Amino acid sequence: MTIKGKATSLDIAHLAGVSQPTVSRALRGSPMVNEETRRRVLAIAEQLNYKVDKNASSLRRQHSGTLALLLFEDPTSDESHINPFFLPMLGSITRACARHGQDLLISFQQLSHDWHADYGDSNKADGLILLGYGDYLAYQGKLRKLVEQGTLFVRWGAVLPDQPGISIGCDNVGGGRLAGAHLTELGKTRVAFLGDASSHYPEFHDRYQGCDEVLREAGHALDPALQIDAESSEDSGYAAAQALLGRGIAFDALFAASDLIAIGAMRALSERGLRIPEDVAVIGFDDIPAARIATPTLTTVFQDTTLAGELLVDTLMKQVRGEAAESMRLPTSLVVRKSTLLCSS
Amino acid sequence: MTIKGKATSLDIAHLAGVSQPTVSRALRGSPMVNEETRRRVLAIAEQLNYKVDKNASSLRRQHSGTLALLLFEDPTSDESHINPFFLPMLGSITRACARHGQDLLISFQQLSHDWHADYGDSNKADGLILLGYGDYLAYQGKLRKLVEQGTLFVRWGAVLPDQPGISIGCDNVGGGRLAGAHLTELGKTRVAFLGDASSHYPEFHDRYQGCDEVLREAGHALDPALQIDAESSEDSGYAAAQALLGRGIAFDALFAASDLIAIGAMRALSERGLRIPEDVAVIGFDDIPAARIATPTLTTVFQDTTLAGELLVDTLMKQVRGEAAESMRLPTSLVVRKSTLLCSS
DNA sequence: CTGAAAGCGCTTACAG
DNA sequence: CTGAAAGCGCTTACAG
Repeated sequence: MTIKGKATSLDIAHLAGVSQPTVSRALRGSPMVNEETRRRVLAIAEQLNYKVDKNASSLRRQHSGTLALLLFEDPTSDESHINPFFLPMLGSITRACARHGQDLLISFQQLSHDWHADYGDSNKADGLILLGYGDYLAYQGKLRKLVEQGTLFVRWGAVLPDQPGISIGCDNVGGGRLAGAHLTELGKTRVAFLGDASSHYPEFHDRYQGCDEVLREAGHALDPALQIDAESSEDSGYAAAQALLGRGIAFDALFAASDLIAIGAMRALSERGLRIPEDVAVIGFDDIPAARIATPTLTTVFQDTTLAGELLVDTLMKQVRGEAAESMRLPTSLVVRKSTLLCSS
Repeated sequence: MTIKGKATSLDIAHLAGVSQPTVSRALRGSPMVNEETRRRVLAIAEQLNYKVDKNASSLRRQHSGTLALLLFEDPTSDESHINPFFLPMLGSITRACARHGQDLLISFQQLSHDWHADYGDSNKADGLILLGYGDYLAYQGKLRKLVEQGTLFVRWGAVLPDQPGISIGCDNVGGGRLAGAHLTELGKTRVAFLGDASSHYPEFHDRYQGCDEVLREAGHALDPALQIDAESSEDSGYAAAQALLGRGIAFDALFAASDLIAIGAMRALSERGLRIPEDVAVIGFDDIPAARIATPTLTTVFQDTTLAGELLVDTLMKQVRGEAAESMRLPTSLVVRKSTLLCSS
């Protein structure tokens, strides 16, 4: 018997001398099938290189075994630049999906577009993973809509009290405190902050807050005149540092809301002839691979992206299975490198 | 009329007072449907937030509108490290898929695993995009199997004469020539090569060949004693450079088979007190973002990953539509930075 | 333990 | 231009 095209469960049924439903049961390991029948079916399936048709199966079962990852691009950034911070997260997410037996759809979206309608409703995916920074206030309405529609999702980002849906994020305030405490120990008192610290960017805002808290406790709060808006890119960090220098206000340390900002800023500082860390100590946030390559190597607040990816998937799968799930805040830690390594200390 | 759960085309049919097939036709823009009927159907569909069920549609049409991206991980490298070279390619591929109206499944695989069986047969994807370097000879058998099965695919990698299936790759020989010519112009005559130059790694092999060709023409061929195996990672590059230094053979330039290798090697050279480029000029390959961050900034051979991603998708889609498609070799260009910028030149 | 039947939600000949 | 019918390949009650 030759089979044209792909083998179906019916083909196997014929060859095994059983009904098609029995093939289906045997294949999915149902306990109500004779052990010998199962073996026979499995052998034939293997030989025919049979694979269950995903579409038919998903249609019948009314769920897809697929998760969708939506990665938001910064609309202002150059097309080809994805925040490298998300790369290991992406790796971790794909691996976690594989462990859960889920396929992963991936899509890049502009935060402003109509992504919120597309995935859940077409049954392409059972749940959504939302990744990427952006203007949170603009974002929030869409999250609310997802909740209304009954679309399951988790997002990576700041965990806020009144938030629609479930979020996994790092402890940004805690991370900011680590940075502030480290700079204080170094004897730095005039700390500048590079990054949008408004409520539109809650992650950056919390990092600012945390750092400010500690500095305040030490008696020298962050001077708002030393805060410059920047988004997470090298160019933006470079420009922000130049703007900062242009203000002509003295500072002896720089806390950047992300490593990319920090790396851009270090370039601007070096070009001005400032020594790092002697004149200005610099701390970033994220611990992307480039932090180890930069000159000087960059002290930064580490976020565990591997763990984050796993938790995103685990949490989403809980929801898919109808179990309770909740938002989580992950701890951060400080990685000290040469950009804050003073010889005197 | 309230509809429990998701709206189906039948729900719309009832509301619009037409048959369900007519709804289907109207939605997919069939020309054989009355303009007024179409408008009515579309309005209702929009109002109900209706989306065509992907599974049902794919099942019926016997293709999925989905492409699968298999990214091969280097088994020897640390879990969380994906070659950053592939990041912009990934971005470009997802965008190209969107333009073609295709969904993109993503999966990380070990080159050694049974990925070749899974995707095509289960109708999850209409075609495969294969990304990632690895031992080509081990790989080749699986490619042949894909061809036999009739699975459609394109891969990123060296374009070789006797190769199963279609490949898109850069002109590695040409890239090697650019590097060799540049070093020759600088007056360098003792060029070392870091990277596996065997036929197991055709990309690296071709880069070696191209460089060697030009040097030969200039009268000072690559000395095989100055070639050290390395795979594309910083640590491997660091170790290879140390091994090279350990050989005690003089060299005045270093061509690394990838930027990651080059960056690791520069670290080893600096630690030995060698000046770059005065003592040793260094050239990498790929032009990853880190090349601009390294100290000194790294001269390298640029591969157009954005174009590559687009061509991979375009070529695969041609195959899906049953059109002719063929392998392509993309041009490279040299990006000169400080690691080869001699004051004298 | 197994089979006959129904149905998931579409698309596409086939009639009219 | 539209509708009735069939069928894509599964899974899952329902009988036996």
